[in-house]
Amino acid sequence: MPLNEKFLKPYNPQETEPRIYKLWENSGFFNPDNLPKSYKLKTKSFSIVMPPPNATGVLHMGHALGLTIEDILIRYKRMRGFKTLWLPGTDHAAIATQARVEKEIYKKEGKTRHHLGRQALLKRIDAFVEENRHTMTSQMKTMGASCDWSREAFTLDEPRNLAVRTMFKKMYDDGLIYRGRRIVNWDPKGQTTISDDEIVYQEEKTIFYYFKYGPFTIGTSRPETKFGDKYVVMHPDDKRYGKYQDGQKLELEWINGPITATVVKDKAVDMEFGSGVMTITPWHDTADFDIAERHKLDKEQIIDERGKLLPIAGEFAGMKIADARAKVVEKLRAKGLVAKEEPYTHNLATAERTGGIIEPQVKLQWFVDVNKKFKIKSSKLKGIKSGSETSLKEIMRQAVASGEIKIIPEHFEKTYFHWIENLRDWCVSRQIWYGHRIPVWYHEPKCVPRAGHESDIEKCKEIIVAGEKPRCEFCDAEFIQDPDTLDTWFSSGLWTFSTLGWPAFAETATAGKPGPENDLANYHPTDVLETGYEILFFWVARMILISGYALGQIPFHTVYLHGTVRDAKGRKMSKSLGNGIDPIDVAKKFGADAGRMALIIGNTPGTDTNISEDKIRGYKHFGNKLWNIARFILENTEGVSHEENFEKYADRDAKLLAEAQNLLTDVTKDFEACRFYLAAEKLYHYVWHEFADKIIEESKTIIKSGDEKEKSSRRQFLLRTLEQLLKALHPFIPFVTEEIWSLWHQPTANRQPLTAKSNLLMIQEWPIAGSTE
RNA sequence: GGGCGGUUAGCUCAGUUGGUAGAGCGCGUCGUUGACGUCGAUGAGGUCAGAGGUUCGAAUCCUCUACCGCCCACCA
Repeated sequence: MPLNEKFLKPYNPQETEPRIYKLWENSGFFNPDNLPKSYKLKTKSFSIVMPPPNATGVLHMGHALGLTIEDILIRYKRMRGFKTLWLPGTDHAAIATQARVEKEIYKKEGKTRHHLGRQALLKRIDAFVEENRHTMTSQMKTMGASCDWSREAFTLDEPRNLAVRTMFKKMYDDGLIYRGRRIVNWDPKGQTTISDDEIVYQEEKTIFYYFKYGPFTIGTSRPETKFGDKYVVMHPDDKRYGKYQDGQKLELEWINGPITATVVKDKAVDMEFGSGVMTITPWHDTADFDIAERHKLDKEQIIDERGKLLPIAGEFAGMKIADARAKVVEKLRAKGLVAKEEPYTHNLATAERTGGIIEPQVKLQWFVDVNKKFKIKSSKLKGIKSGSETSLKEIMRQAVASGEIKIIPEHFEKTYFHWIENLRDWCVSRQIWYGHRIPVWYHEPKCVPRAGHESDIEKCKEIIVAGEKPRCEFCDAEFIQDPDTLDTWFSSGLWTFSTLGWPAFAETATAGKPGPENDLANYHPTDVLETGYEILFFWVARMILISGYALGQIPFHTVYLHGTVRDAKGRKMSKSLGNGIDPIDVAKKFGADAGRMALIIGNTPGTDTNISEDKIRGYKHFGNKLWNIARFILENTEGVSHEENFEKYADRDAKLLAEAQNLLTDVTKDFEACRFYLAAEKLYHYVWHEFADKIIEESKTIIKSGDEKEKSSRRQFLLRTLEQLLKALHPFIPFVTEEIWSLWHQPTANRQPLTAKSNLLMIQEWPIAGSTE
């Protein structure tokens, strides 16, 4: 059999891709500890920790793009001889997942989480997540992801939980985590607090009311919150109200009868807006809360956690706020207190996950203090010395400002700094059940010391931060764990090192030694973090914060931000539009290689990209083109062995060879600069329009009628260039290149393997040597 | 309100440090039984949003304008 008969048919990705993936997986080479001795291993490592996709469903095109970029980097670096680790994982995505399962249970069984109870709900969620994780893992394999499955992690598994508990305690002990009564974003629908970043604003057309409030006219868009308003605030410089003194008391008629109001002067009031006078509702408004804090004013809760009015509302108590608004206005109107109404448009805060309308509430929550100065024990961060005084905000700023972390594309650095400047303390507690439970225990009931310990009451701790349930030394009371869980981004913030053996091996990890227990020394800081620009703040910044604080290290050197994948017309892919493309369907229809190529070409970092089936089809054709190029070359070089050090090239071939080397050098530079879109396009263009259209065309004549020297020179050129192109294309289209490689190097009657060390293409040496990194 | 992008061929987009505009798809014409019809050859098509400036030279740098998009923000 002269040529493998597979070449007689068009390339078949559906048959090939799963088979090739198994070949790779069975080789063990995804695990850097298993790379063969023949492999010219550098001592330097290269590592990426995969951004864990949410375990809420299936992978979409955005994941496919991320995975492709990461796999390109990993395969490239592996071929360059780095000890290359790509560590995969999934995210428990606390709120999103719990909301999803709760919704499903409610739909099917009409039960809420309160019917089920904590343990039962968690069991249901675990089952749901387990199934999704399995699906997602197999999808990643379909896409060709060459990650080390032996190190797979989950943000909520035992090692990650240990990391989270340890970190929480460390930050608490350092005074960087505190419990405080602060105004938070309360989602009445999800019954939880959410972070600022989880809010989406929706434009709402409403009415802006002016009410008579004693001698003043106050403006508000929320009459239903005004029951407890007993402070009237104006700017200290506002001449219109100069005759009123700060602290002055006034008797006036209000919603439910006469009240005593107090004048407060504060610069937060905008003299230009409304009447320049407002009353405040500190319990339910951030700005009002701040004013109340500054002047040490009373704060009263008006609305409960379910969005209903409390007894302070008098006759309106128990009413939903949405219903109360009109009623309150009606009553004020009847009392002759409505001065004016005008149409008004503002932004309504809603919860991203549940769609609930945010009602700010004052609550006891756990916060990470981003401004507090502390002494960092050991720091390798540029510009922050061990033992120096710094703050979490400063760590975040400095890591990027010093150039130690580079963000691609660069202009996102500006966005990053802008965000840090406006950053406030990070509320990390969530009132949901799914997630890392806050490792805090409360002494309840209060300590009643056993006989003989009465004098120890002073030493008894009411709050203990610990992983395990503590015991009181002096009495028999139980400690009760805080019912809340942690913001999912807290555990995500530890991801680059909780996956590499922190804290279990933090002290013992040794660089240069193989094995997961040494990963922290071998692979941290990681090299590249590849993710979507939309989670720059949520996640990237938090990783920099936590890694900088706990390890005194940056979590990664380079941040590569990809854009959103949209449909052919530039619309977001969504279920309601029905315009989504499923990466698994793509693999089935066109092959994963085609999908990868289509996602990469024309896609610059930080910019959204449009994709259509037409585009993907085009790259399926490319795979087939390459297949046929290989077929032609192998058919026409039967019995010819590829001499790696062939020197007797004809002039024409020497020139072509130099051109090919230039291209490969150029492409290598693009790889180093993360310009994958350019590298792929250049290779595509060369393969199709130079190598195939021109070089192979003219080779037909040479092979048919050239002299012996010309023929052998051309044959060597073709073999050599094919080999190099397969290598250079492998990171982009790993399946078809590997398949061609394996067919080529299968020993047959007429063909010997390329070299004795022939093995999988994925661990061959990159065609361009030398130090370009 | 603040910040950040974008505006290049019919469509979707590249254009890395300034050196007389590129790709894919689509379109026109022609061709080809053995690498490939998932093909080949060839062609049409752009005052690079507009104005001004810097420069020997600008799609690329600077300023302004217009339109589009995204992010952030406690104007009650």
